[in-house]
Amino acid sequence: MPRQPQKRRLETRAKLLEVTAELVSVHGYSGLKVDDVVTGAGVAKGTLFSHFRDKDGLLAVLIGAEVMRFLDEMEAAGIPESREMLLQRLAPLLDYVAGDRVIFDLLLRYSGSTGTETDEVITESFYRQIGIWAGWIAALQEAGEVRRDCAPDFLAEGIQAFLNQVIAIWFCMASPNTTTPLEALRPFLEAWLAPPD
Amino acid sequence: MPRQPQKRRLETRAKLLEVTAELVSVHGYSGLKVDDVVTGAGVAKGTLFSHFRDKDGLLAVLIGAEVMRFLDEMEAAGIPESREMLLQRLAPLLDYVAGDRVIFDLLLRYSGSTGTETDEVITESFYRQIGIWAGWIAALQEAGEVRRDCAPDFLAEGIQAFLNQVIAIWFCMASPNTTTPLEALRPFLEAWLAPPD
DNA sequence: CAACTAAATTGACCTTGGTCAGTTTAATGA
DNA sequence: TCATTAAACTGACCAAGGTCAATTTAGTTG
Repeated sequence: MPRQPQKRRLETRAKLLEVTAELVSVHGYSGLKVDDVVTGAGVAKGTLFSHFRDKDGLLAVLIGAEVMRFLDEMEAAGIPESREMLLQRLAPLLDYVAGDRVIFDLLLRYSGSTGTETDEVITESFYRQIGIWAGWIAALQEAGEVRRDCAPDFLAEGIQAFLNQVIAIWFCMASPNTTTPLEALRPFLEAWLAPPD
Repeated sequence: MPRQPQKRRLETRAKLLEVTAELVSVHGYSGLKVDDVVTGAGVAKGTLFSHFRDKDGLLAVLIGAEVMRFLDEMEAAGIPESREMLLQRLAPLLDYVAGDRVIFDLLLRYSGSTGTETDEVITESFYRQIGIWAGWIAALQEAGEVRRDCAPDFLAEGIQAFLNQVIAIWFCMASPNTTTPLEALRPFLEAWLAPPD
């Protein structure tokens, strides 16, 4: 039974992503045309849609990889020792997601869909983020910085949903009081991660 | 100079909305086809797009009208006398917006666009909501229920953005602890509308 | 009423994301 | 080397939202 060609497929996929990244950086996401991608990659349109569920799925992979890079940095920075440090760690990721409406909308759509529909890279980055938050929260609970009446996993899931969703606040609240997403989100994050009574 | 035919146009618009409401109630929003709407209304496709910016703009008008109905009810209930009452007043509106992912996504898109792009009905309902919140918050500040270090208008705008945006939390947090949008949002709303120290 | 003209509408056409039955490619076993 | 067959790819085709130059409708004026 013939098996595992694979190599050619992986090359095609890589080429598609490469061309996509290039075109997005020039024309932005809404200016990205599937036809241009397949032309640039030298494949047929059907090939693209055999690799990615839809146009969004294509960009989702790029964004997922980008988010992974942020997570690398965050983990490299070590476990935060205070709530304030935790919030500060979030800043780069928040800025990134809030920096482009398209990215935010895309994450919004994907995080709302069920696991099977979501692209693997996005799913992975979600779970990894949740793991990181949970570890940090557990450490902060140990240190008496965060209330202990909720399991770290639960809080982490909430924060994860929160981060991927709520940056919309910032898009709407063009208030002089909030110049960064983190500032806009701070009161809510602090409420969630309240210190023990 | 010939002027103000108007009447025919208003009739056309009303017919389009009527057919749209009917079709949406049967097929849902994503199942709604512009072609079906214009066929049902007995007009050409171009006519629809001269009345509404795009397909979303069409539904936005219907949703705006619906939101107005909620606001009528809220105002009829009078000024709340406690933070808890304020939160309870929000429940029906929250349930409505959170009840249909499409409605939420649409509000998200529209509230993010600039005033001129946004349909008049949506814009109106936003301003009206902000006015209502501001009035309520001012009353609660008077009563010593809410912190006084923020102007009611500012808090109201924040809440408005919040309500239209943050229900996404609920879509993602399918936690047994939060069975309604209001429960999911409560900690955040309470943080925002904190009592005076 | 007839001419005039802005408002309103038309519908052929376009763009673009997405599909799928059919074709090509290449790993495997004899 | 050659037959086999699953993997990979193709591209004609479709669906559906959106455009706009051309046309029709109907107030207004003389």
